[in-house]
Amino acid sequence: MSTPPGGSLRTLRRANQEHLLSLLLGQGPLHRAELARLAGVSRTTVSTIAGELIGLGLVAETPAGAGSGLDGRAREVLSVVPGAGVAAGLDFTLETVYGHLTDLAGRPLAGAGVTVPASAHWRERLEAGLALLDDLLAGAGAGRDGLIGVAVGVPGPISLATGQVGPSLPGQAWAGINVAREVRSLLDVPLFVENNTRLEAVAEVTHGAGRGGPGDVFYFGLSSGIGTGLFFGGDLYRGDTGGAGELGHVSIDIDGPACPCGNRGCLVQYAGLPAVLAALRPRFGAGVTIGAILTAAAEGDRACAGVIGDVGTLTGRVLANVCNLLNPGLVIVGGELSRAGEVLLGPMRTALRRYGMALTRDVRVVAAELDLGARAGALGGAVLVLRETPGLAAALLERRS
Amino acid sequence: MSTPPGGSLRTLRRANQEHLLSLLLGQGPLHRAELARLAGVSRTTVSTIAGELIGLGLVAETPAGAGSGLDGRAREVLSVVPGAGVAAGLDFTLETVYGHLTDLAGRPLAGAGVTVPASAHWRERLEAGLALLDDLLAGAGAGRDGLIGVAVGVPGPISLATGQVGPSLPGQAWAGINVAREVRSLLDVPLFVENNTRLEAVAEVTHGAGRGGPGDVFYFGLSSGIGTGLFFGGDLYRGDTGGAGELGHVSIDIDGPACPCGNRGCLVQYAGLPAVLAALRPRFGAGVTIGAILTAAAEGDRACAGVIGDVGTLTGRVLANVCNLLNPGLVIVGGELSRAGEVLLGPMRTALRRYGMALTRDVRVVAAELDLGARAGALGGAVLVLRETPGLAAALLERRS
DNA sequence: GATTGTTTGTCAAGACAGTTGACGCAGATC
DNA sequence: GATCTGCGTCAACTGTCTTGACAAACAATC
Repeated sequence: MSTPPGGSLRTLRRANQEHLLSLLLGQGPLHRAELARLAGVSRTTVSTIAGELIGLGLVAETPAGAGSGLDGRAREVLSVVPGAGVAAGLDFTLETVYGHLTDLAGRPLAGAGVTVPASAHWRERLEAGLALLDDLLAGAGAGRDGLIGVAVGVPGPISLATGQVGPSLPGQAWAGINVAREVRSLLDVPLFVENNTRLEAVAEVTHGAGRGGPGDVFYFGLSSGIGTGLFFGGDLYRGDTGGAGELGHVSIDIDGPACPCGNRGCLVQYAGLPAVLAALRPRFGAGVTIGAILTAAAEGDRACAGVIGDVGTLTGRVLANVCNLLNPGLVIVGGELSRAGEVLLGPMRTALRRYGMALTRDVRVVAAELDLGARAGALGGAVLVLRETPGLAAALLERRS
Repeated sequence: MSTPPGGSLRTLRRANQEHLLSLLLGQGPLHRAELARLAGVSRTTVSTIAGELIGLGLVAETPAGAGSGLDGRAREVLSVVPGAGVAAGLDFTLETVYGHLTDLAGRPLAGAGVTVPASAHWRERLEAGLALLDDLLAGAGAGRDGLIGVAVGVPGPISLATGQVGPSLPGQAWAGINVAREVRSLLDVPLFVENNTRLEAVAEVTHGAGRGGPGDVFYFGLSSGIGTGLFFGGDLYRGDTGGAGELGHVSIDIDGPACPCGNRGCLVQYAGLPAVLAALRPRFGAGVTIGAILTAAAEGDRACAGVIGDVGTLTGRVLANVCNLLNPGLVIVGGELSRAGEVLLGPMRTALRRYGMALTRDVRVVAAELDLGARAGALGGAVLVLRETPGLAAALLERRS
């Protein structure tokens, strides 16, 4: 309804500036003639505007890529100046803060993580995160003024209405805090706040198993909690109040054990990491870790494979319902448990085929690909900034007014 | 990413034409000065373009609305010519074809239905529908050349990949048919094909319980089958291959009775109309109808209220899972069963509050409002044409070249 | 090595679209 | 009746893009 206006002549020039800049952002380096063809504009106009963009310091010209075997005069390649803007993601997990930077094209620039004791106050965690961000920026030769935006990931759902973080069972450090307001008081750049799982999902969709794939994607994050990321038509979906994607507390057994959430027989009580650990503690002892279990499963340990397979069957049944309802083009299984690979995915696919409807049975189910440790979330944050900053090209032009 | 281009000067004129026309379409009659303010363009430009649009026969000028108590010269009101375009919906249900027309602003113009025996061949149904469409057009003083598009509703899911209608248990008349191709061979206008439930959902969202409401809406259609309509950010969502919204075959009891779909204990086996009828047949006899049951329930019959209440509890539990996952801002309960009102909705809300998570517990759950008999689907079709015809203003300009 | 063909990037002239400022007009207010 | 306010239109001006022409740069061919 609120369609982009045609507007005045000054608007037209600005629109063309934005259009050419966003083509350079999206399609990478291009020469003037190609740019003219893509934009549906004459080469002369491109020349004029390219001159303006170069003058603003947003675009740079690489003298020539000669000897490329093509007829004609060598093309002079235009590209967005990498330092013209940096996007950042900060992902706060239980004990660690990860940070990641990308350039304007979404290429990773730098990433790192620092440990903060789980007992630390949220304010301390926040300061550690911002210190990390400044370190990364310094390392990349940029400052806060080069930041085009920051996305922050925290555990737990975030209410779009109040901005507060809702309760999340492990890691209550952020519960009730208005993260957006707190960060804004310390850092004056465009800001996004999401839960960890959604940021991981964004990273997987753009840089991992979902890159180049369909726009309707279901990301299934299996870790301590069970969260998901929903993409419809290529866009991250948050729900009316920001609560979309909670699948851990779907009840799969109405007579099951009581869950702290108030429901009974929740999926997470059977398929969350604590449940997996508890099931294998009799065999491996109290100190068993998820890493050890995954290793054992990979080496053929029957008990481990059995427990993980059961999780696959259970989650696969839920996945069948999700696919019936949403009919995604791709399912990406992420989270720590996804490193079990086929031991988990095999039974999950079997259950999906068994319980899903015909039209949705062909959906591809793949494991997450990114192996940045848990840094994926931070990378996803930076990517989210690039994807969701309204009119990135416009914002860049605005700064250099 | 594929943002609208700035483009050339000719493009700019066209963009401004489209912009002004879509403002008139969306905001109703406006005078030139107001239009100029809304579009961010000078009054002179509006005058010029308005002249062109009037010349094309798309816009008409109402001499004056004088004596309105306002200072200054009387404004001359511009509005889209009603006859400049008509949108149509045809909804094919088991025994009836409904048709509806709206003008370009979405205002209903005319609607009607004709009965076609359930045993009739799909081609016969199609011809009856097109005859109905021509009748409606003639009654509205238009012809097929005034049609800007038609949306056709059929029972069963439609594959975006093949265009074929999938199997739907009641009413196999369309199974395997490529409805889009068949209609196109008889009628040369832009065409949409959807399942009945989605069209009803569109009507409810724009003209019924959802008008003016949030953009994330879950429409829960309870009839013979159980279908849904999903709206994310105001847009109808179809899924990767068109199969989104199938909720009837969610399994709610893994050990339940076998369902023709291949699964066990499907929701529709407990909450579909046939199940409701079967449950009450011992009390009311073999010839019992859904109308009789609804009447009895409204008059306080315990057995009817009990059975319908059970359906509410069951569907409410499923709804809780859906709301956890999708966090809609509004749930509209439609379908024949929704006419039971609070007898159904009360238990449904109770189950939702009981089994849903905190963030999604506040969602409003309301009954569908439109009481056009089953004509809602046809109206929804016409509305769908208006909403989804890409660049309606552009298309209108294109025709009058 | 010179010639030909092709594509690029730029320049000058022209066409086109929108704005500015001024004017006449139509109603309300004093 | 005089004045004020806002609407719609005309003429002159400004800004933006395009067209057609040209030099530059590279590959292929004679």
